Amino acid sequence: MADWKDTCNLPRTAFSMKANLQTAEPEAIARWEAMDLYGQIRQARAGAPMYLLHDGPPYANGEIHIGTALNKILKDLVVKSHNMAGFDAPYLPGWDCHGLPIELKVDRELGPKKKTLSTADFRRECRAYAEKYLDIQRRDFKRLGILGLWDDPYKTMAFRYQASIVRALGKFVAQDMVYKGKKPVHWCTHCRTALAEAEVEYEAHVSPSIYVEFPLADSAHADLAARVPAFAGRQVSVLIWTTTPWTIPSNLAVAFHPNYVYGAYDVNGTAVIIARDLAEAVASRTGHSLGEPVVTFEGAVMDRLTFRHPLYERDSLAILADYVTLEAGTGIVHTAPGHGADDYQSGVRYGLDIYAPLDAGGHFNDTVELFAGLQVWQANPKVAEALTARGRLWTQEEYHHQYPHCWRCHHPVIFLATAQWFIAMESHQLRARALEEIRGRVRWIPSWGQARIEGMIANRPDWCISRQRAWGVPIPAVDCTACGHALLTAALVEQAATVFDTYGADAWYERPVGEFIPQGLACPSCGGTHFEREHNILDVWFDSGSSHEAVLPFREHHHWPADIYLEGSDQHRGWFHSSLLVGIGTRGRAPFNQVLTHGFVVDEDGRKMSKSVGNTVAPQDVIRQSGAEILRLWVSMVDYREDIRLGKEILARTVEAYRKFRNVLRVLVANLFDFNPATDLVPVDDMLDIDRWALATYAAAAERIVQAYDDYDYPAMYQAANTLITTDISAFYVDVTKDRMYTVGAASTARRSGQTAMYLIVEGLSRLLAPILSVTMDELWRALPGGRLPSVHLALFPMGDELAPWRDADRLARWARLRAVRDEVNLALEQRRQEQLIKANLSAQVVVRTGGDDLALLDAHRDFLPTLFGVSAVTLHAVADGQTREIDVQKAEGHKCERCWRYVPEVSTVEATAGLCPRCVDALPVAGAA
RNA sequence: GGGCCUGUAGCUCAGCUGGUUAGAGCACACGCUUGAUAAGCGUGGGGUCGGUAGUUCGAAUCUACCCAGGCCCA
Repeated sequence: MADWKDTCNLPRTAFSMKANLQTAEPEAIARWEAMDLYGQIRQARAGAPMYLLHDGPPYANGEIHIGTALNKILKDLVVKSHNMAGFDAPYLPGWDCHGLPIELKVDRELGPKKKTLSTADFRRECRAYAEKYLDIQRRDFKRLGILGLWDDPYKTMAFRYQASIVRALGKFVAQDMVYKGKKPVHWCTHCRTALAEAEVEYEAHVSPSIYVEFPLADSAHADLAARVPAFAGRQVSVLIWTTTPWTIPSNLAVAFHPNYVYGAYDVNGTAVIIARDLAEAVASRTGHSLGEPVVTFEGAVMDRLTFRHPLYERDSLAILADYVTLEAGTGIVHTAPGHGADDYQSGVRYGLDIYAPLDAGGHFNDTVELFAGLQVWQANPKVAEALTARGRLWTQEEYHHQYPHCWRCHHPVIFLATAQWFIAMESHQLRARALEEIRGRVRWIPSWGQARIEGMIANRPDWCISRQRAWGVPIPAVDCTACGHALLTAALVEQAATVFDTYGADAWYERPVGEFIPQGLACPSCGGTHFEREHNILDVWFDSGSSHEAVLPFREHHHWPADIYLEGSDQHRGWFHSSLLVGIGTRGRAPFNQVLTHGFVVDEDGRKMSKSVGNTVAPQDVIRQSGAEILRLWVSMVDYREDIRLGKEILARTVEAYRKFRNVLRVLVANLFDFNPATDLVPVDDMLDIDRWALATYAAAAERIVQAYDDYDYPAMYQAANTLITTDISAFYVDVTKDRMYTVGAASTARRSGQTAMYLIVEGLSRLLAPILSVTMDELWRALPGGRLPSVHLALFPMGDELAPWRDADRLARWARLRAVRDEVNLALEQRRQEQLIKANLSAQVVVRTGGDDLALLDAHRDFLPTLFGVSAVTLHAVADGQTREIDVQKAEGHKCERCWRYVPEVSTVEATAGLCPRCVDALPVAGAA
């Protein structure tokens, strides 16, 4: 028997079923690079409306992790989809290069050799380190399929960028928004240096803890009696507890919690104030019996009363603070603004001196009575002695706790207020204007981003911009050698910026100080004209927060402000925050119109990923095992606004989804192997009904997809694509159409009609999915028949006029009814199959009894019904209108056509075509084929 | 402890301003197909909508509290 299979138009294509992404991806990326695809896109979109996503710079340290990958892929989706929507949407990647983490790594790598290096040499090592990791990260970002100007990214350590940072600072200086003040930092008295949080290690430590009594100032008695009459005529004092006795000489305040209840306890005729809930514990620890309180009151009533210092002839102010807890102590916190973070905040709020009378080695200076010259650790017992001598010490005991130690020398560290540079939040209404921009100008996506950053800006203290570090951009301030006065002027800043333009910021450490001093500079304090430079660098948040100043005005295809910033939600505190403040300072407005945030990647149980728990997923592993396309598809299907789960099963599901997409698209191209769109396209009016339905369905989905891209709603775009591809095209359209595609005459209008629909759909889908499956769609693009642009990424989305001819709501509605009948028939067929009456659908015939509109609809499609149901024959029977539809399934009658497998009443008996149905006889190639 | 946010089938997501038996795809089971074949089609099972208490004629949808989790602070 002849093998009729060879006479069928079976699908064939070079677009393989197996993706082989591990090799296909690097090949595609290499091809894009060779053809300068990114540059071609820029050229193609030149003159189009701009859409600028400004890249938040990742830190040039370590390998990329899954969170970085998520962020970059999302950016790529935004950028690619805007380019395909017709915008000129460039992508200029950037890197954050300065800062402590790199310094620490380089420090560790250098080991003892570091001591022999000058600051400038050390900075060169840091630069090389940053450059190395920038390369590693760039390689991985490119491997993810992200298109951008990889050859010329922005770097915060570039000379011109460094100069821009300083110029941005200059704008603040020129407006008098920068001042020098004091702030406590971790300080190692042994190494005589400030320590960053990352350089502090918590270790077990035993501190001497003391309970100290502060008497009420005589002048405050009347005031207190007015507030709490029960105190009238009494001796009053307050009891505090501290584990750092040496800070008592620096005490300037005692802090109450505004809402806690405090009690006054009679102790030898004095009313001693202690938090009520702690009185019992205090009594047992100090051995003083306290009994019932004389009176109780809320902490708020104590605000701004004055107490007396327990050792010195000065006041200690009663203040309110909500960091006061009832976990230990007395519920009243000894406050030394120069020696604690909380204390400092309170000090600023209450206008207290940031008092820290110590030298770098931790010795009290000469102004400190009783303890001058003593080192803080030696002072601890002396303070206790002095307090005891004055009858102010209730008791002392050892206290075991975790205490910060220097990571280097492992000595305990102290908090010490040192001179720092600040940007004043209230100067030129910086805070108010920032809040105005947040509320009025910027679009926050999702909308709660506004509340989040608003709260932070509203409550933040002045911005401390100086760091005592080496790897960063120096604050070009100088000190008068005569009187020590610190100067930071607009002229100084501009002078430094000019030097940095040419030599980079290293110049601050290498070139003569004279090059940085503008002509005619004189100390405003003493008139001196000799200066030495300071060695503070800028907070790295100022570096990255200046990116809009350093990048947007200078790069091609860029403009200020950016249309969008897109980062993780932690950046409300970070880059969004610093960029906004810098923007207000330099140009009086936010540097972005929209801010889009995404959540964090967590494991399959919703828990944070951490190396120690071992639940991390490395993007490099996913790429190796499945391909970057899988990661991209995953990003597109999840709701990135909240926590995003990732793990084994999710990846497996994503791989399945990828395969499904690929196979369906494959069958569409595979049916086009003999189709030439230039000559074979069938005009829409000549197309078959179902083919026109397919186009209408595609057009509706395409519109939803384009809209979803515009809304940054990638899950919606994925769902729309998924439903179209799996349900409409694969399970329905292709299934119902394939008999025609395979068995009808190759060049017949019927087949060309189907090919026309398939061609238009697969060509459109390759564009619609290109932002997500960038490599796969480009590969598909190249497998399509006909001439086209060299890459799908140069194309535009199917939009507007292109889709207009296919839109057809009436047809969609009519076919929805037909498909409902088909669903019912499938149910009946399945039942019969279970009963083993039939096997394949073609071995069945169907009888439908129905009436009314239903009958009219089916009757109008009478000839198409066998195809619709996939069976060999369908008989319609009219019943009274209103009666439920009945479907009866029977074994098909007649003979099975050996070519198309349908059962037909009669098959050919002519020798050359024996066993074929008339349709197949007609379809056979006229001569010589097969 | 505070600010912001999240919790719908095994997985990823729909479910509009509260209103018929909570949906889709994948996964799973069973069957069919072997002319999309390391594919395709069909049918089916599976959810106390995190929990509790309220508001309401009626709540996945509103309120309060609780639990679990995330980011940022302290």
